[in-house]
Amino acid sequence: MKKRATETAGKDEQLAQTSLRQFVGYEMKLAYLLIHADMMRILKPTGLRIVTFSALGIVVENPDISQTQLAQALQIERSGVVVIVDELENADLISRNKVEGDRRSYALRATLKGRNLWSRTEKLVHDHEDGILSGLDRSERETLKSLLGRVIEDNRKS
Amino acid sequence: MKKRATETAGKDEQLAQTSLRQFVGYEMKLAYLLIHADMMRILKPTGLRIVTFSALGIVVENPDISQTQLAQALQIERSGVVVIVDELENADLISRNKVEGDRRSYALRATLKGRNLWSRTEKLVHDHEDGILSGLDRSERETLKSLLGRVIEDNRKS
DNA sequence: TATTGTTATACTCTATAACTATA
DNA sequence: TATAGTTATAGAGTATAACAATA
Repeated sequence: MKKRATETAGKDEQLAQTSLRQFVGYEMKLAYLLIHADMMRILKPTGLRIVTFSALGIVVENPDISQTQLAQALQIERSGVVVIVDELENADLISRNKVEGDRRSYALRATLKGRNLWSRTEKLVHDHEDGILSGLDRSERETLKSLLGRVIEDNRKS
Repeated sequence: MKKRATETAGKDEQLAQTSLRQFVGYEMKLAYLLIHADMMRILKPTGLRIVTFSALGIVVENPDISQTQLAQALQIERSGVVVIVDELENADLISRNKVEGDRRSYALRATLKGRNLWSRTEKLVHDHEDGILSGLDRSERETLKSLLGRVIEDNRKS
């Protein structure tokens, strides 16, 4: 009978995971989970969640965007955008504005408070990324970003 | 009054997303979501979910692993492992075996069927990754994998 | 007392479908 | 008819807490 992993490796040691670590997708998931957890930690004092942070950025960058467009940008359903916009509007970070010529839709705009919070949070997130990527030099960070960008473009709408 | 993004960009165009695309974390998420969706598509005919695929690989690689150890490897709670192991056991891919000396725990082992399915699925996933990474040459793929690995190691248990 | 596996429960996130008011 | 926003509901996926058996 083979020894089980516990006995061989001891209690605190890592298990072999070559079977999964051979895949880029698995490493992508691990890296993403690390970033995700640290982002939640960083965003906590701002009152934003990751998805409301993202939505706020898109609204700041695209004034008078509609909720349907915001849904496309966030890659979620329109119904999900409602609570996100509610949350940002209740915090006085964005506003739903009437559109002349189409009374069905809203034009979303960031408030001054929203733009200010975005600017401050943008810096926080840069600090978070500096921490996560502290083991890579500037050129390596750019390479990582560029490779990820190409993977995204290559697989977009294909 | 500024023109809204719709009017400026037209209906089918992408919105500006520089605010988010500046962050490596956002690109990591986009890339991860692409891979995740394609993985689900690839795994569908095998009957495995991503998490049961991962669990199967770990059990194949670590015979006689316990459920608690599997939970650590998968980075989920022990309670969540129960249904995963149930699923794999019901499909006759792994078995719960008695451990001499500790009647509380199980020694998990992949069945022959489980090892065979793992081998076949491993190939499917390699094909999936070849597709996702088709825009990168061999050296670029290795660079991406290496950079992701370093990010993971740098941030592990810190 | 501590640990393994288990169950029950709750919470988060998101999708689906049906509705309303407009177009 | 089609579209924008909304609501209600359901489904994954996972965490938390309590429990029985065993150490």
